[in-house]
Amino acid sequence: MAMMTREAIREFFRRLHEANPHPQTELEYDSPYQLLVAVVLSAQATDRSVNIATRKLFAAAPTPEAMVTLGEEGIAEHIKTIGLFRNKARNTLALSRLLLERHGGEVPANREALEALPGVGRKTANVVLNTVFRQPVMAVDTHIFRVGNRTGLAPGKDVLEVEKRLMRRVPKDYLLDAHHWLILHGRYVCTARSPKCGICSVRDLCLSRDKTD
DNA sequence: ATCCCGAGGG
DNA sequence: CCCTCTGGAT
Repeated sequence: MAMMTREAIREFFRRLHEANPHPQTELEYDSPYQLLVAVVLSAQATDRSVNIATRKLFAAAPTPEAMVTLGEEGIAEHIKTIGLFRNKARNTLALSRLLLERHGGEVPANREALEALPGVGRKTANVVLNTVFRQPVMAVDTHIFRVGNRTGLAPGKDVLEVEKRLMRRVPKDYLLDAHHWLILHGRYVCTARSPKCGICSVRDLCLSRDKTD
């Protein structure tokens, strides 16, 4: 499969870094707990719609204690505008209970404990480890899977393969921020349907530049 | 492999 | 109408 050279990869991230020195998530939150819930809610949903829902949800229940009091139906009422809302309401409640029972209401800082929470898989755990605890891990979501494959940055048949390739090939000094750079690039430039190659700053490095399929 | 599932874009 | 959106559990 077609793959970028290491020199092209370094230049790719050098340009994204230059354009955006301190990339951040666009999800809104005021605590590690709120980020965790927001990421759980973000599955197959735009962060825009997640933020609209979490403004209401976190106003009513900013902590795991308050979330348990709010209850599944109360949670569902606030997040009805997000897809998969019944599963997400159930997981948010169960996850909050588990945090209180096992972790004193705090978000654990290791993968095993995070993935043991209902509704939290590898991708969500990696987002929390990277965004809250500043660990150099790659959470491969729909955007990063697409950008990795399309550009030749990190091709792979599934998300785990793309993640491993990114961990091996992204320069260490870029690894901490690479997650957010790739998300933002996928969201605003390298879009799923009609990639905006005309405004792309890394077009000359891309192995699929100007292709329409 | 299938289910969950609303909103926005084209 | 169809596709996509920071997936996870069964």
